[in-house]
Amino acid sequence: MEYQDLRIVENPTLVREHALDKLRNAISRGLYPPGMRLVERELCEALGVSRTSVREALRQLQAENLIEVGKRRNITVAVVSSKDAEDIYLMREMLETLAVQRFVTLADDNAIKKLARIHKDLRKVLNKGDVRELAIMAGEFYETILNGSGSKVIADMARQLLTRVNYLRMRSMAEPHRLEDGMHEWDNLMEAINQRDPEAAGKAMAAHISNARKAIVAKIKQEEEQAAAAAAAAAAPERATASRRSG
Amino acid sequence: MEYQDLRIVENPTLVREHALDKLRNAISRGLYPPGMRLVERELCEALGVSRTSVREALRQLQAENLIEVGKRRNITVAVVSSKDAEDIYLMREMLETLAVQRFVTLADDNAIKKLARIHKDLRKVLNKGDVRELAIMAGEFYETILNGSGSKVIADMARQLLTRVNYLRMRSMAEPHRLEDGMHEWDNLMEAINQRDPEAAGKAMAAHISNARKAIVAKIKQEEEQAAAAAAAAAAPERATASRRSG
DNA sequence: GATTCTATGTTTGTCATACAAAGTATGCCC
DNA sequence: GGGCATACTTTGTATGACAAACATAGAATC
Repeated sequence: MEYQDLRIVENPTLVREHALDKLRNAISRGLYPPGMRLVERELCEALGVSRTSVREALRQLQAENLIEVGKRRNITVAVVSSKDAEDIYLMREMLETLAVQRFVTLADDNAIKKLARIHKDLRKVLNKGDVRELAIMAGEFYETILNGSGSKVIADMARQLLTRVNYLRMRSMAEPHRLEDGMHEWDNLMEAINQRDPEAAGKAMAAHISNARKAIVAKIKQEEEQAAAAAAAAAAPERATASRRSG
Repeated sequence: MEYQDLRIVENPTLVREHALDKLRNAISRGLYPPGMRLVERELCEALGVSRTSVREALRQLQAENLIEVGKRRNITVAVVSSKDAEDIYLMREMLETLAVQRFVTLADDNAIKKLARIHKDLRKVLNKGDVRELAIMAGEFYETILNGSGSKVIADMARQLLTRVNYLRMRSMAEPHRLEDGMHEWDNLMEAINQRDPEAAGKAMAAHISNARKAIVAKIKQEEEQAAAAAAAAAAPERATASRRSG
C-alpha cells in the first residue's frame, strides 16, 4: 500500500529533491501547519542535510506558493485564506474537469483499471475511517487522472493547485457529512469514466470539486471569524484595563 | 516610458531575486533561446554573483518551468512544443477571461484609465514597428488586468503561463498579419472594458487569446516540421554514404 | 519602578572553497 | 584508425565565514 510519494522518481538520489519532498509532505500533513515559522538551521537538523540543500528546496517551495517570505525575510508556511481557497478551487474545477475529459477520451484500459482499483480502495478506507490515508488515496485518484490527461502542462498546474490545498483537504474530510458526500461524488465520476462518457465525467468532476469548495470555504470562513473574535477578545481586556486606569 | 520590469519591487536588494529577474528576462527576450544549455559558472560570470545565488535562482526558474534539467543534470532553456503551447494558451484563455471579467467588475477608474493609456501607447508603438517594445507593452497590458482582477491566485497562475510563452509571443508578433489582428482584438477588448461590460470583455479576451494561440501553434508546428526535415536531411547523407560504401 | 541604552545572540543573505561523482574531451599507444 | 587511460568540466553537496537586520536580555539612568 505505497500510495505515498511515488511522485518524483526521476532523480532518486538528489538530496535537495529529497528535502523538498519531505518538506512538502510535512506541510501537507500539517506537521508544519499554516503560519508556522520555518528556521533554516532547524530544518537542516531535522532533515540532516546542509543549508545549501535546504535553501534550494525552500526556493522551490516558495515558487510553489507553499511558503511565504515575510517582510523581514522570515519564512512561514503559507496561510490559505478563504478567498484564496475559493479561487484555487475554481481553478481546480476548470483544470480537472478538462483533465478528466481528456482522460476519458485518451485513457487505455490499464489506466482506467488502475483508477477503478483506487476507487475501490477509497471505499474500503472510507469504511475504516482513516482520514489521513483517505486523503492520500484521494490524491492518488486525482494524480492518476492527471497523469492520463495527456497534458503535462495541465497536469503540472493542477498538481500545484492540489498541493496548495492538501492540508485543507485533509482537514475537511474530518467534517461530518463531507466524506459520504465525497464518496458519492466519486462514485458518479467513476461510473461516467467507466462508461467512457467525457461529458458526464466532466460534469461529475466539476460537481465534486464545486462541492468540496463549498465545504472547505465555509470551514475556513468559520475559522477566520473565530480567529477574529479571539483577537477581539484579546484586545478587549486591554481596553478594560485602560479604562480602569483612566477611570 | 518605464514599462519594463516593475513586476517584483518588493525586495529591491536581494541578489538572488535580481539574478532571477535577469535570467527570466534573458529567456523571454531570446538572449538565451529555447534549448540553449546554461552553465552555472558562465551565469555566475555573466551576472557577477556567486554560485549560491545563481543556483537558488535556477531552482525557482525550474519550478516555473522556464528551464529543464536533463537526465545528466545539465540545464537547458525550456523548449515549448506546439502541444505545450496549445495547452498553455487554452489555460490562458480560461484564466485571463476570468481575470478580465473580474477586472471589469471590480476595477476603479484609475485602473481603467491606466489600461486605456497602455492601450493607446500600444497603438503608437505598433505604428512605430518596434516588436520588442510592443511585446513588453502588451505584457504590461495583461499585467494591469491581472493586477486588477482581485485574485492573487489567478493572477499568479496566469503570469506564470504568460512568462512561459513570452519568447513565443515576441516572435509571433513578427508575423505579417498578426499585429494588425491583435491590435484589432485589443481595440474590441478595450471597448468592452470601457463600457464596463464583463460579458463582452470576457468574450473579447477569449477571442484574442484563441487567435493568438492559433497563430503561434501554427508557427511552432511549421518550425517543428522544418526541424524534422533538417534532421532527416542530416541523416540522409549518412545513408547515402553507407549505401555507397556497401554498393 | 519604568525607561532607555547597550551588549549579545539569532537568523538570513551572500560569498568562497572544497571535494566527490559523473560525464566529456584529449591524446597516446598499438 | 580503434581502444583505452588521463585530464578537464560540470554539477551536487557540505562547510565555514561574515555582514546586516532583528530580537533579547541586562545594565545604567532618571
